[in-house]
Amino acid sequence: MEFKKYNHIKEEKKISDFWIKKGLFKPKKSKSNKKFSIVIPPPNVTGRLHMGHALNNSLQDVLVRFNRMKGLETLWQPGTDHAGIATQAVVEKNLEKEGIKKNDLGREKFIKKVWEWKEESGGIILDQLKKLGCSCDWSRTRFTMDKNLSDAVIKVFVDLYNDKLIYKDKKLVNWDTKLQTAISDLEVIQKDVQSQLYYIDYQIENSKNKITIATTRPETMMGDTAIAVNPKDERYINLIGKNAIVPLVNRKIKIIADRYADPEQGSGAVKITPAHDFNDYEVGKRNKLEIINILEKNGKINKNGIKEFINLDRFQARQLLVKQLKENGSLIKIETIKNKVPYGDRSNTIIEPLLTEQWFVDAKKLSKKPISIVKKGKTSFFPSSWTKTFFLWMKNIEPWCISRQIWWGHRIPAWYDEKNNIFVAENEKDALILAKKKNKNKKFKLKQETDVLDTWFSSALWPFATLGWPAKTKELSKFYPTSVLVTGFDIIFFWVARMLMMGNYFNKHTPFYKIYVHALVRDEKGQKMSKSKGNVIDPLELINEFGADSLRFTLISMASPGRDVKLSKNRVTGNRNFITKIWSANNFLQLNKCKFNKKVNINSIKLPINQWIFKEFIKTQNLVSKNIEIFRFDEAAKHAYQFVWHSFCDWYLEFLKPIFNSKNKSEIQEAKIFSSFMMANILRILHPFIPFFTESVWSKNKYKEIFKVDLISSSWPNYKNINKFNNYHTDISNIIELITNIRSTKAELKITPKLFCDLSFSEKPKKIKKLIDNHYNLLKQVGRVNNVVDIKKKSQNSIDIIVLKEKLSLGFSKEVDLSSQKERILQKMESLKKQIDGLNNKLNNKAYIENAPKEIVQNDKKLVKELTVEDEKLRSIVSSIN
RNA sequence: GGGCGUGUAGUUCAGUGGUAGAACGCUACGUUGACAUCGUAGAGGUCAUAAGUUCAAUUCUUGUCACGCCCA
Repeated sequence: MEFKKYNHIKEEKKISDFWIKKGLFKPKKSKSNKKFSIVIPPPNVTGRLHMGHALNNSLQDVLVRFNRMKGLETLWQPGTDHAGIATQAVVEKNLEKEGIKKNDLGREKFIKKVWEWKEESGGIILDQLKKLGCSCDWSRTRFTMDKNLSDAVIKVFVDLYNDKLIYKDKKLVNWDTKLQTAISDLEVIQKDVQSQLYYIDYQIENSKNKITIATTRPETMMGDTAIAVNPKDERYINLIGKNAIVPLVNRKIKIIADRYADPEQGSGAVKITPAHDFNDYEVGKRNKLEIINILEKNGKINKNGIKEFINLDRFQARQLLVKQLKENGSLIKIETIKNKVPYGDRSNTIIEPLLTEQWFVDAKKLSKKPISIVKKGKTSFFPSSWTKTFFLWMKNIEPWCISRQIWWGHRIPAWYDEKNNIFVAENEKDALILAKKKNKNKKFKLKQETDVLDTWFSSALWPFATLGWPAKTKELSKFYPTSVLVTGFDIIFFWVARMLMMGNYFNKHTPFYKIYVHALVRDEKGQKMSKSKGNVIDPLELINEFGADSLRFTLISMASPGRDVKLSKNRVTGNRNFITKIWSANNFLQLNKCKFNKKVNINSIKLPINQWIFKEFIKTQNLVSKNIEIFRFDEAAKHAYQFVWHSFCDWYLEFLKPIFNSKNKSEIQEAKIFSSFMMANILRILHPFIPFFTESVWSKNKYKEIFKVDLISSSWPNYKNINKFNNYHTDISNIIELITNIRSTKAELKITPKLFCDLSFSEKPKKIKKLIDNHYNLLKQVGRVNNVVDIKKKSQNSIDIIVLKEKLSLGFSKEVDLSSQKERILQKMESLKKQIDGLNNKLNNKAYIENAPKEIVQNDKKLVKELTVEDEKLRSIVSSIN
């Protein structure tokens, strides 16, 4: 009989629709009153599923399905974030294709366009997550720009402002000249590049002497307001206090002493441009220097620059300036050096420090509570090594620049009157009340701040805002704090730290008890996947080709802590094969009409192989549970795989065959029922890993009718050990060892495994005789054994082997050549001798006997004895050959 | 420069103070009523390197080398 192949495309769609339609992802009240909750790291609304998402969400789904099956009231809260800059860029680009410019539309109309885009194609990634099998409560999907989330953002802003944790300030910030907005420190990437280091002479006023400075950004000379030398640098001591003339600019600037100047670096003298360098800004503050900003917001030279440079881009200006310095002899030399240059992570353009007014969060104050929370272990990282990274960053945290000069996002709830007084309130009406007080009946007009908030500002509220905060909702009290946050290490600072700040400030409790940090997914050579390298593997393609289950199982089983996942297609193929293997095993059961019957008492099963497999299953069930609980998903998957393929398929199903072929009706009956019961349990423990396939087989096998529940809602296996099964469990393990020995002996002798052999005992029959008698039926078929014959009648052509510490004789027909086995055994004896000698050496060592734990010594002694016996037996076997 | 992590079979990775494990790959052979997307058997390792602690180190400590990441 031929079975159809498992059709993952058809089944996954069907199952997914079924789960969602039936609302099976929604939290279900539990008897125990225990809860489990996770908030999804919200993907960008512009996002498309990549391998990182696939890994991240597969892991979350394992946890969610596992805990749901364990009977906890489980919520996986989904949603997306509005990705301010990225989304604005996408929509802008789309409009440009139609020849429409953002500025021509105006703010309001543009925002409308963004919403239109969002409605149309903003949900794609969520559909992709559904394809992956994610069991989020989709009915609760949230978006960071939703009304209630926006309300939360406004409230948080106003509260923090009133608590003096948000303030407006004029500071040097990271300015993106392409996007024309400020960005936070974290959004700046320091890239290694080759740069030119220019050595430039500045004339000393009223002197023939010159002072040489070195810079990689000569154009900033136009904003120089000092030259700094180290106070201890003797070369320059006599110049301190004098003036130097900036070449071409012809401005007089002071030569000052400041510790920032490093005598070892360059010439030891540095030009100071407070408006265009973070370090220089500090020097400027210390020395009360003038600040001259020479750049427009688009990176062009402004009216503070040299006349003929005005309106040139900063890089053009650099070229021209260098040319002119060369001509007038101020340029001494040019060196090529390696240095770091800041780039914007979104725009990939060079970031300019720029003096602007921005809004800041006092992150330092907000970081105090999270630091103590993590210290106390109320929130803990896994792997724990991330704790250190977290502290390092949190303890050196800088003010967080939260304002962005873009349109798409949460507009800052601040209003200004004509005198630029600031009124922060939840709405214009409240701002007006504040303004009236301040302006005392005088006439005034209010204008709202045009800046919007950093996207991460709203993401920081995700764990409680999605649950309805600031309203005191049922969900909030039930599911906050969330059980665990699953995320990549790359956003520990961006997101995790900020959630901890906001969560702990606005709630009594920390937002999550545990943080599971997973690694990056790389290609099979360990390289980061990137479009430019062309080594990106699209998860959706893999899902199409192999099924979501195969991809999930692969990612999950490769997620070992602290290591990157190196994904290759071969792995996915291997795990697809695993699923096929279960499929065909299930077909075998179907073929034999194996069907579970609830009336049967599992505790009273009699068949040795059933007792054996049950015990093996219990071991596995415990290992899988334990490992999921400690986030060892790789180990959990490995144990499940090992059990299903090797214990269940390789041995148990093979042992079923002789029983099905027998005439013992009660045994056949028990085998049919129990094997089906085992299959149901296999589906259960595999469900968190490969949910579609398992649910599909569950329904195909009609377990749904027997257990009256869909697999996703069924209970996690938690069987207790049954001691009376121990004896048969050992028996079957021994039978397996015996069969394996017979098989390898045949293979070593180059005897085709199809050949049957006789068994006989050349020694007094002991345990092994009894074992063989008891399980002859299994041995006969699976081990391909003919008869157990009396030693006197044993075949002339026979070979002795040692199994389970006893000697056993395998008899073959005359033609079979057994002499080759001699070499084999001699080899074995040699390695045995090495082992025995090694152990004896140890045991002759007084210090060892005295210091080592007794059990270890005992064990070694026992081992020597056993090995010696085996050695003797092998010796006698060798002498019997020829 | 500071910090973190990793070096174990051909490859990807588990693991442990007391006889080295898995998966994939490889080699040989196929018992035809679950499965060739398979079965059976097998080969393959100075556990990066040096020193120290210990009766005993792949495991603990320190140094070195290599690779990766983060921060400045």
